[in-house]
This record gives sequence, structure tokens and C-alpha cells, in this order.
Amino acid sequence: MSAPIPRPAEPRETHPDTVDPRVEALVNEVIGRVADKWTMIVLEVLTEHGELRFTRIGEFAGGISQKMLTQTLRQMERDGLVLRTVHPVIPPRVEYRLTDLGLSLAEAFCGVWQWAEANIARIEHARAAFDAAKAG
Amino acid sequence: MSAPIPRPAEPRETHPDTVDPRVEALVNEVIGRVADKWTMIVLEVLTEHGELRFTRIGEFAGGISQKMLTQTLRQMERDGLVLRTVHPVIPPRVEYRLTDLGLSLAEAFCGVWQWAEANIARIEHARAAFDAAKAG
DNA sequence: GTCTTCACTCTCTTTCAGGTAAGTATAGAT
DNA sequence: ATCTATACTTACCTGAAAGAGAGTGAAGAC
Repeated sequence: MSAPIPRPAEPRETHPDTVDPRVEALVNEVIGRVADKWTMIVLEVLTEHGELRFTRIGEFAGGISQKMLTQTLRQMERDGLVLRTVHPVIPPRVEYRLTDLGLSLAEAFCGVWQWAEANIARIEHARAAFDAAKAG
Repeated sequence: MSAPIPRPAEPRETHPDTVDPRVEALVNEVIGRVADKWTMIVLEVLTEHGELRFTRIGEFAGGISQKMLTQTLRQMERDGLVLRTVHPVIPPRVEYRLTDLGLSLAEAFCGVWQWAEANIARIEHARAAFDAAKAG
């Protein structure tokens, strides 16, 4: 009994304030793409340090593989979040920086970031209480 | 040549404004836990509809399995984001609603949500341009 | 007696994100 | 000739996430 829970046929709006499901789906997709671990970290690194080269971002990000870094960066570039500048020299020199869109996203995430920072203690306390209650 | 990119030994702070890595790690963990797909969706559903029963949340969430819903809800309860009320009747009746902490998180995420909604077009345009440039 | 409801819980299987390691291209230095 | 630096690709592999589907328990309806 645990296949996906089916959505009700149609008329199931207790509250009238439901969002257009297509918008909801799009927003979810965007958030899903944008809110993954590495994207957020790269976003933060670039916000903090400005324009950086590939390897440098990797150093600041901490623990990311080249593969994931390339992948994340490409995705962000495709989404218009970062600008990639290739200098045609050898050895190659590629620099990345946030676009205005990227900066605005960083700003939006700032709230969450701050929330997390401000509420770590509360969450840890809640967890301890929960675990204690379960154990006892 | 793609093992994790090593962090530089120590003295590599071009910018002085680097955050305490321990705080950074904690924040990342919290965000990682809090910002997954289903948590965000459940958060939104509960924000929009107030107190709801298990199955109801599943219906609103769309496409979630019972297993994932249980798991997500438990995690959120543990983190102090939702309150779980069991009515000792048969068949069981369990209701979930956001705590103040949960509400404050929803509020913080509101910015991202709005950003996503406001910038879907820009992202899609960027993607189209990127793909076209690559193909042509 | 068995059927239904609800909120799970368990197990099995598949999917996939992400890690490792190696390869590529180029020019200048040794 | 070989080595180095840089920014990637590519191929392979593994562990964890998550989906499917069945099972559970208890009371009341039939």
C-alpha cells in the first residue's frame, strides 16, 4: 500500500487559495534544480569571492570533484546564473562570475542562509528532545 | 585526474571575509536537510492549508509515496518544524501542522519561492540561448 | 466472518547521483 | 624528449535514495 498517493479527481479544494499547479510544478522544478547542494555552495563561493577560476572555486567549495564542479558550473551557466569567460591562452584560463540573475538568487537565498544560521541551536535542541522522547 | 580537489594548505585567503568553516558546515548541513524536494513541498502544503491529515498532505503534495511522506514528516517533526497530533481513535487520525519554527522557515523560503516564480522566464530564455549557442 | 478505513511499516528492486581514475590538448620550460 | 600546468572529458563503479507493492492492527459496519 505505498505506491504514490493518488491526487483526488478534481473537486477537492477545501481552501480556495490553491496555486495553479502548472506554476507550482515549474517553481518546483526550478527550485529543485537550483537548490542542490553544490549549486548553493558555488553560489556562495562566487558571491563571497567574486570572479574565480575553476580550480579556485573547487578549493573554496571543499570536497567537490572536478566532475561535479564542471557539471554544476555548466548547469549554472545554462540557467544564466554564472558567466564563463575563456581566455584563449595556454594553459587554459577560465573565469567564472555571477550574472545579475545569479546575484539576485544569492540574495533570495540569503534569507534561508540566515534562517539556518539563526536556528541551528533550536533545531539541535528539537532533535535532542525528539530523540530523548523516543528513547525514554 | 578527478579526485576531490584538495583544499589549499592554510594561508590562501585572498579575501579576508571568509566565514568560519564550522559555521559554514553546520549551515550547509541544516540547509541540506531542510532544502530537499519533499521537505520544501510539504512545507508549502502545510503553509497553504494549515493543519492536515497524513493522506491529505500526500494528495496535495502530488506523487509522493507513503514511505517518503512518512519519512519526510518524521524528519520535520524531529527538526521541530511540524507538530504531530495523534487522536487515539480507530481508524487512526493524525494531524500535522507547522510549528513557529516551521512557519519561520517557510517565510525565509518565501524569498526563494518568489524568486523562482519571478525568474522562470529568464531561466528558460537563458537555457534556450545556451542550447542554441551550443547546437549552432 | 469479512470488509473498510487510516497511518503507517517492511521488503524488494531499481534508479541515479556522485566518486575515482585515467585521458586530452597545447605550449613553454628544462 | 619529457614534464608541467589547466580545464576539462570519458568510462566505470558503488552506495544511497526512493519507488512499488504487500502487510499490519483495531474497531465498527454489514
